[in-house]
Amino acid sequence: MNSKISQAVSDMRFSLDESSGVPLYRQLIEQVENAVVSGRLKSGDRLPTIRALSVELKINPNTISKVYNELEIRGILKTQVGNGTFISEKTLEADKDRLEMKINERLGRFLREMGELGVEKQELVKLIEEFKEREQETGNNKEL
Amino acid sequence: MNSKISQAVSDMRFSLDESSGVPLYRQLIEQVENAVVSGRLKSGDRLPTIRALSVELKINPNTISKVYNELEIRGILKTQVGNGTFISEKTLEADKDRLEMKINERLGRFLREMGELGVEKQELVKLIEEFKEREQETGNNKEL
Amino acid sequence: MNSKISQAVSDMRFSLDESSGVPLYRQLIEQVENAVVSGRLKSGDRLPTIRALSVELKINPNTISKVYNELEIRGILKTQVGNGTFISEKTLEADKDRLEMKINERLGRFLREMGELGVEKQELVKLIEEFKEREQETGNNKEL
Amino acid sequence: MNSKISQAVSDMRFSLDESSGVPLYRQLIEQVENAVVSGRLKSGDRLPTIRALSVELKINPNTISKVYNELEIRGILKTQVGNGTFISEKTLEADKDRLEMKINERLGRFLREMGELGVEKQELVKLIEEFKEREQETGNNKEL
DNA sequence: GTGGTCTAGACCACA
DNA sequence: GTGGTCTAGACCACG
Repeated sequence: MNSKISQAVSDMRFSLDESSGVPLYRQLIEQVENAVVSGRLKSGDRLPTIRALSVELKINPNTISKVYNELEIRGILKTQVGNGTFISEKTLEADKDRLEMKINERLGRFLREMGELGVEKQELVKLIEEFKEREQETGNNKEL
Repeated sequence: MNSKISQAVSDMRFSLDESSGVPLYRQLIEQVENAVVSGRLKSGDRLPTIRALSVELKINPNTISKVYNELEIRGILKTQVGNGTFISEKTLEADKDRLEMKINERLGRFLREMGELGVEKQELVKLIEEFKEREQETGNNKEL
Repeated sequence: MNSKISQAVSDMRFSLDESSGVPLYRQLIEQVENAVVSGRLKSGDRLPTIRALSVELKINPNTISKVYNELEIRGILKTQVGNGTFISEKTLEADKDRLEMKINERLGRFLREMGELGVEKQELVKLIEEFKEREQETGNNKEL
Repeated sequence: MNSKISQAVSDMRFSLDESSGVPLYRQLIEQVENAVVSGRLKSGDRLPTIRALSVELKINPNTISKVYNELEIRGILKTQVGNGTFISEKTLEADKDRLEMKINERLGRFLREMGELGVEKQELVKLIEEFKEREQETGNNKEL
């Protein structure tokens, strides 16, 4: 019925942080959006099946389902029944703007919190430059 | 117990961001914790009364009550019925460590997300230095 | 997270004594703590749903919610929205100590009060051995 | 105006446990009642002045005032303005009954809680006999 | 005038 | 069908 050749599944890697308080489905939505908006995922790229992801991440399939549904509503994904879930085609201009907006908004919140914690910009820059990628181990960071 | 002399109410300033999705009570808890851990609030400092804060922030007194209760369970606040709510006495040593831990943890999350968005460290540093304090106006930022 | 299979609800039985002056939520917290610390409730055991308990005990769901929340802040319970409330995983070593501490503390208070009432240890032992389980009926003891 | 010779102040000793959750005024009422009902305080005995007690216990004079008021309402104390506060004259029969009732009620609650904590009567008796009077130090026990 | 307790109810988020 | 969030309001306990 649908003769499209399934493209190779993207090597999208998800990570869940249970200790962050952010709902799982929101974390996943964020990560897909971030990947799209930053260009790591492109139109036509295929995402893992719900079943596969639920096994990998050890979370309820309903949760993944919700993620894909919402992303489809937002126009970011397109589901082809029986074939898989793909990144839809979108204007890239919009993405660039959204990317900037997003970065700015996150940066703003982050700087405000660092301010609350008494970290000055200058000090912050130093911290960032020093920051080592040593597996952060906040506790529950499941990487796949 | 015999600290009858009510200390001047701290000039703690709270801000609520309704658009962030983070519950009000959690935002407030965070802000008190940040103020304590960074030294802006000290043992014995008095917090605003529940009623006063609820008027200022235009939210339900029960929400503030929940904040103060949770902070008391965590040992950060001490409540004196009929007198007010105060920062409890705690080892300050621990706070320094907790401050660093908190900064590190937030920094880690932030850098990870910036990475997802394709922002390199070098570029990030530039963004931070450029960042203007223009009232962020994400939409609903109530400042007091 | 992947503990989707809801365990059988524990057969935890609660009792409320309205005449004691102790707030309902505190009585319930005590009873859960006692059950955990004495080993009747174990890691992973599921507690009754808020709604079920509120019907059984004929008290407001918010009161139960407060109980579960406070126990979660203390690290005794773990909540899985949409799934239920469970005893969290904790070092069992600590529990044995805490059990002894708790027993000792209660015993101390009790003996002090009995002393105030002029009851000598020897007499007390006799009273305990004589004590009949005749439904204490202090007035409002709701058993379930 | 009142030519009564003030009797020597009773050597009543109060202790407050801030960590018990029981309101201060209630602890004090209890202790006076216990002393009366068990015969340590007798008709005509004089209690400390409000001012003296508030200094000794380092608590608000209003709290002591409330204690004495409530005990007067219950007919246990009698205030002689300008002279002091005294144990009033009461039928001793009633006291004996109340003493037994009180002991029984406390015993019942205590045994129920020990039951919850998994302590059998036999074990409990042993614990009581072993119990050492080593200054319990639950944390905040202010003895005078 | 403090905060505490409990109820009621509406609406939402999650799995 | 779970629990979470927030509001509203009544009444009480405390100092």
